[in-house]
Amino acid sequence: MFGLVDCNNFYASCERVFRPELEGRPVVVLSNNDGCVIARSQEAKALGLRMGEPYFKVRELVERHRMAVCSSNYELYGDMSRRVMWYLSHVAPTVEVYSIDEAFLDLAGMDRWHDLAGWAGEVRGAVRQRTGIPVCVGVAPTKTLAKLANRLAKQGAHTSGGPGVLVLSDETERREALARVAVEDVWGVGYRSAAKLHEVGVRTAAQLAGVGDAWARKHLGGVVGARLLHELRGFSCAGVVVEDEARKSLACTRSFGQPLTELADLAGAVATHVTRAGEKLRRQGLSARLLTVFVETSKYAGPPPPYSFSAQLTLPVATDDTLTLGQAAQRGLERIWRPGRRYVKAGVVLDGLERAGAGPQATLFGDLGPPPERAGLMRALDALNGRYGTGTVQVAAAMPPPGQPPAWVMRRGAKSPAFTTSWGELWEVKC
DNA sequence: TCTGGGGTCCTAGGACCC
DNA sequence: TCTGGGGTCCTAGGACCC
Repeated sequence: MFGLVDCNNFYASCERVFRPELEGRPVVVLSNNDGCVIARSQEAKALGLRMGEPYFKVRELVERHRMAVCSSNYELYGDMSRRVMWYLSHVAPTVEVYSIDEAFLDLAGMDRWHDLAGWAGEVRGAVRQRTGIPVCVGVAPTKTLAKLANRLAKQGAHTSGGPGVLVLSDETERREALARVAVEDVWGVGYRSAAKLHEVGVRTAAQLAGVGDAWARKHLGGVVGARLLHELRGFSCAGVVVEDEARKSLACTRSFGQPLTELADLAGAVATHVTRAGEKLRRQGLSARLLTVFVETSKYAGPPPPYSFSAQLTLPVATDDTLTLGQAAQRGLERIWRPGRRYVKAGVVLDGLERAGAGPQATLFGDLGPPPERAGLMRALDALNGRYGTGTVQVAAAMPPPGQPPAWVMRRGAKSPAFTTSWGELWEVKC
């Protein structure tokens, strides 16, 4: 059996933990640049606010109902997430941190010793008590069914174990659950697949489980579709994977606060992203061999597409050196930049990740990575920025002209303090 | 006027290798 | 005229997830 623990309205719930005055009020959390709605409290959902909606389109609705608006505060959410996951890692033998707000638990064999519904209810209560975050728990024989059970639990369905918990332990429960979920709400069915399914009259998860394997292979992405069907029928095709360090890629991308046209400004933004990417690499003990730099014009501002331009560079050896990565990124940027375009976003993606520290490797033509002393420089850089704050020491390319704010900085009008991760912003309790 | 960021997996064709 | 079988790597794009 698998358990899926999923935090309710996670970002909005995080904001509420330290701002209890938001309890009972509709709360909205915005993406970077205060661009889109990315989280809503239950009250905000009930008022018809939709996920992913651009803020400028719903501002009127938000103000009319006096909703509380928060710019996203990823330091806070990341820290709250770690607290939840740390607790979960003590209640199940294997835990897969699937995203910032949910985790799969491997419950193999546990149903012999536990009343799973009662157990899940206790886990739910303990997470709330220890972290302040409300969660729901779905339990079922496959991951896909656990997701589905969780969704129903969020809507109020439950068996024993109390509200917020749904266990699908037998065939009857499985069938009933499938019949109650719309096909577009099944994990793995996106809007394109949903459209195809609607065309052939498939509306519910139960009907999806009944379509032919051949049809699924043809129209739902080959083996991906076939696996999906199996999982819905109760045959597990995917185990819980312990968060492996073998991540495949790593990206740092941002939209700008305003469109940029000048190469120098874009170069500054790209250098900033490379700096962050380098820090991430070193923190995780990885090196990258492939670097992609991309810039985008607006995909909404009418013709002409294309709006995305990228260059991929293969480095002679895998590296975690910010300066080496930065030089490659600048070369790539010069290749794709064109005058007269209004760019709204830039980013750096690193692929071909390897464990760092295997030592420098010579290539056929004698290319080595950066000189050995460079590793010391990077360590010093990380130490200074860790101690005195991000951006204390930067590469010159990532800095704006003296006396000017960076042209690419993003908007964050309503950010809450880093209550749990910054000494200067700790929560104060007055007695 | 204003539309996020970071991932995964899969497919398919071409170049190239033995 | 008849032209194998099994790989890897790279690029690009599609679909999906939170």
